[in-house]
Amino acid sequence: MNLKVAIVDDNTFLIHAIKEKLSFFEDVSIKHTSLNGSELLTQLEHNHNLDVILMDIEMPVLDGIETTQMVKQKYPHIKIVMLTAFDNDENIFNAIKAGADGYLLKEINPEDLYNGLQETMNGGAAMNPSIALKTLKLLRNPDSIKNQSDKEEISLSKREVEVLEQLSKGLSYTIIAENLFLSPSTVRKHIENIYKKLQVHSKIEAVQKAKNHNII
Amino acid sequence: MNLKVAIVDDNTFLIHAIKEKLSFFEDVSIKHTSLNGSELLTQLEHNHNLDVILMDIEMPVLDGIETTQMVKQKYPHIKIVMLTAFDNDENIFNAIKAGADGYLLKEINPEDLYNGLQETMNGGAAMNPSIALKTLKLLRNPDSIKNQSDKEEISLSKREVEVLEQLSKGLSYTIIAENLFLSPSTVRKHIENIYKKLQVHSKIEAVQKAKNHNII
DNA sequence: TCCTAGATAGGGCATTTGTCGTATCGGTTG
DNA sequence: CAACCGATACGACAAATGCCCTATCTAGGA
Repeated sequence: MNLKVAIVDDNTFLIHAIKEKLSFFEDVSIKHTSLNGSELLTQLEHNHNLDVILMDIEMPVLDGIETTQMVKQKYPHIKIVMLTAFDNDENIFNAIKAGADGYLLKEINPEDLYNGLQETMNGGAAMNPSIALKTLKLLRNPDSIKNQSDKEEISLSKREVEVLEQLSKGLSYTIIAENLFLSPSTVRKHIENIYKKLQVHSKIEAVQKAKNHNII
Repeated sequence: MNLKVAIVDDNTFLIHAIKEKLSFFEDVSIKHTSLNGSELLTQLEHNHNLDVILMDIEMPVLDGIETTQMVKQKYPHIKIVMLTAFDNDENIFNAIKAGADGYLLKEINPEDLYNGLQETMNGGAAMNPSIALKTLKLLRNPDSIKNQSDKEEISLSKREVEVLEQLSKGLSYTIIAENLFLSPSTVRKHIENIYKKLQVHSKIEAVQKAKNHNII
């Protein structure tokens, strides 16, 4: 099995170091490297035949957290392992929330990096022990996690929230209309407006976004 | 450095197996073993000069979760690593809540077990990758913790989980097909099968149910 | 008072989805 | 070996969805 890997890091020297570490392993091939998130996204549009992306966090233009979120949204099949110098709680938690499949530190040795990639492909999560401990602490104490996701204010009307609530249960337009004593046309219109406000294009996306913003 | 270890397991045969695994390493010494929690607590009253306790979960009299809680309360300096056969979400989460410093599976090989102990002593958390992934999912979706009321076993194939993951992002059949290098027909068929297994009839319901069961 | 936002309602249309079929191939297991 | 499951793939069709248009009525803010 050949592991198709991409590396994203704004430091060319570090990209080189990672390449070197992985060069020991024949079944790993570096498909491409990028200096920031938007460069990666462009490359993915051409070719998303990838297994794992090794992603730095601190990067100009589009940082590793946002990039992870966007890549996971469009290409959920690609595993993303954060590979960064810093391991503060905020970064770790945001990376996990963004959908990261693992979190390693740059000081890692070649074998552990390789094992991490393998474990990730086998449906596990690559994590070094100190990171693992931090995730345990986060789980023990969920209050320490503050949601910063609502940076843009989203204001739905009362009626729209009601409709969204019904949407989230998986009900169809006609059923929602019955429940709220409305015409199906009205429900459709409400949903159109909701989509515009949330900037989404489907039920699932709307519900997901609404949940992230604590609207429902 | 000599690692002082205790083993708690109601199965004497398994205690022996763990001892055997650790016998390869000279700097590990098994200080004592117990068949259940209360036996351990009695022993700790006589001697709590211990580094790590390897703790089973399923035990009579006083199970591993409760015991962990009590030991951590009285002797917070002693590290506790769960060593159990089962890795269901409930056990993992409860063990973490109780204060466990790690969570390993009994099938582990000697080296990994030894490394786990070392990492734990170095201020990390011992965890195998599949457990690590489960903790990540729990962090992403804390609601799935409370919602373990209906514990009917749902077994989706690896491929089905992949498809479900893509579904959860709001992607259409055709996009999913592109991402996974499949024909749209195949994606449809997978989704049909997923719906049957989950007993649902729409994307949203499927995603909701999968999240509640910590599948995605 | 005028204007805007929200709630209501309808029509139309291309696309997607959910649900039926059927079928082949490879591996596992009894 | 047979039976079964999972992964693959195609066709058909009704229903649902997403998105565009227009329109009326009401309440509240500029």
